[in-house]
Amino acid sequence: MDRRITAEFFLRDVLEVAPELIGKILVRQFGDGRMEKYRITETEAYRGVEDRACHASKGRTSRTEVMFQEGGKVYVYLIYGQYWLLNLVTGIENDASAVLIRGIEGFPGPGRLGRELQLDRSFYGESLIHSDRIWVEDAEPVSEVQTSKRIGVDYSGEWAAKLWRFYL
DNA sequence: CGCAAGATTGGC
DNA sequence: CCAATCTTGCGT
Repeated sequence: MDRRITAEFFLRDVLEVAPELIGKILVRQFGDGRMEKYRITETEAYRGVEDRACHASKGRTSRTEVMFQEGGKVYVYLIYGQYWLLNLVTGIENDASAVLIRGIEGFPGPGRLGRELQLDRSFYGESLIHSDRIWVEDAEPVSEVQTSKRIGVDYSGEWAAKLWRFYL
């Protein structure tokens, strides 16, 4: 039975998608044949060009390009020259939003999970709908999703106050 | 072309 | 508290 989440799930407002990803299963098929499944425990919403905490607020650049595309793709970027952070693009074309995956079961922290998943720049733009190495599978809805301010975006003024972090 | 800062982490 | 490590956006 194929439980892979379909395109429609991602073609919605990031504020709907981000909390619904909590409890869903992130699947990684590694190059050596090993497959691992991880429950998503923490996400954050980054909502388009208006959101000053969102990279897309700087406009359409080579780095943010994929966020302007149709939802259902991967946006990865290297932070502090060390950690690849995983984001899932949401919304219709030109709605430059994405969900940062901040935690999976056993690997809390966006940098730590990126390391576990062995992410690199080759994942930039990968389709979660068609990829044979990373995708998301459905799971029973979670009832106790908590919210808080997003982490590490104090530079973004009023946007830092948004309760756009979701976690178990 | 140079430079400062970064959606982080781990060690001292 | 602070270094690691390198890409990116922006100013000159």
